[in-house]
Amino acid sequence: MLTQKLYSDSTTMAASSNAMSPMTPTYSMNSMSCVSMPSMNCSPQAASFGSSMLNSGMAGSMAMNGNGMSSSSMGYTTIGSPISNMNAACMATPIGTMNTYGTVGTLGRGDLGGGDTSPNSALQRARADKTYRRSYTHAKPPYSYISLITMAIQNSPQKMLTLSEIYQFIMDLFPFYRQNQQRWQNSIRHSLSFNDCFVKVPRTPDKPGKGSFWSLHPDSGNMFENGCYLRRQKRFKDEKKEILRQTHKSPSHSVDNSNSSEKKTPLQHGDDTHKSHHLDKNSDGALSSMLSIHPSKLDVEQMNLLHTNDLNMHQQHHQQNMSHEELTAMVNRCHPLSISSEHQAMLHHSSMTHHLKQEPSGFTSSNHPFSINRLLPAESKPDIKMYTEMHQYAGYNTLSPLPNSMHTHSTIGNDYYNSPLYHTSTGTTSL
DNA sequence: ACGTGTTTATCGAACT
DNA sequence: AGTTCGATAAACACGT
Repeated sequence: MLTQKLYSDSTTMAASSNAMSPMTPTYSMNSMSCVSMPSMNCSPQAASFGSSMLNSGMAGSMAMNGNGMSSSSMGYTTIGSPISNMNAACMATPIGTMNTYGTVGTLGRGDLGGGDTSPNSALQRARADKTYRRSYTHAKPPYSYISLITMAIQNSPQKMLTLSEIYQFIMDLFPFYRQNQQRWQNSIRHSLSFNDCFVKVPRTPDKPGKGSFWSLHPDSGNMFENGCYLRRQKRFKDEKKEILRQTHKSPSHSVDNSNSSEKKTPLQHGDDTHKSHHLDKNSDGALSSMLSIHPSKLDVEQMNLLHTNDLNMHQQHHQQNMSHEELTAMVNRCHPLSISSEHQAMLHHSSMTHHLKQEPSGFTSSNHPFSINRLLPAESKPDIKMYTEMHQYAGYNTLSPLPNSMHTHSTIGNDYYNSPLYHTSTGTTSL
């Protein structure tokens, strides 16, 4: 409760200082509010700044690794305990963030992750300080949950993570999400289930545990085409799943009726907003031609096995009792980041012509101010390029080329809060 | 019991 | 104004 208040304070301050449009007067800073920010903040300055911060973050993460504090049990490396997270922040901060950005060092992760949730501790200390610059460490990052999940999965070596690993990635990267976990984790679960771009990968018998792995749908392409991880330009929709949903929803109706302009009951409307509108009007015609058999003839299992490479692979896996490594290798081969150039070109073309609007400012995935590449290690960073090469043998092209032991999200997360990215998103660049 | 996964519903903001 | 997307809440089922 009290920590919640603390967050409310900081987010409200961020909003007011930014002189932005009215904020929702609630606990959270709606990411939608942030989405509008790039247009006002996408400056080349921020871009170059972000890069330098990234490099410094790398130094911190390497130091962390030297201490052997990384976890090897997860799909990506995590620092683990809040204590070590704090250590990571302390190690990274002196290296990279010497305080152009005010009080991040004093009001940063330690206050968050360390469990000092006293309502007055951090805030009072800060307010007592005349030189206090509002801490926006608690503000909600301007990334949607879909973005965050995508970041996590793409940044994992095997391109798939368990739910808890996704949680951990997000908490490591953004201290904001160490609070009110029930709320946003519910949203994460909802996003995973609701969005077709996320594919559930069953556990293998040799890897028992709770929950499945989550991967990205191989056909989802690059949802964040321009590298901006704020809001997708078009929701990815697995058409076969959609057909299935429509079929089950109204078996007596053909698929073509899904976009009919019939009046809906209020109950239907609620459903409609999240179901039928997912149907891409441009692809309606394609839907009927995609299947040579009537959708109603397909049962759930058949559809699930049919409609993605991932799931086909899973079936193979179960039939042939493949090893987990073999399975993940297959997933990687079908992953958007590792699919053939022809397929990528096709996806790209499809995205540009049917799904995604053109990015007006011409940002690429590497230079967009809200690109994850500014938060996470990127291939273009010279000092980590060798790791890319080292790992090419593995047959996958990870978003972050670092080996497991090199990932240190705490430092990366620190990067975010210290980078102009964060401050542009919260309107603090001029502070 | 708890974590995970699915589904429905509602709301606000951005977009067309 | 209508549509689309994302956030949030909540109920429920299932597996560990």
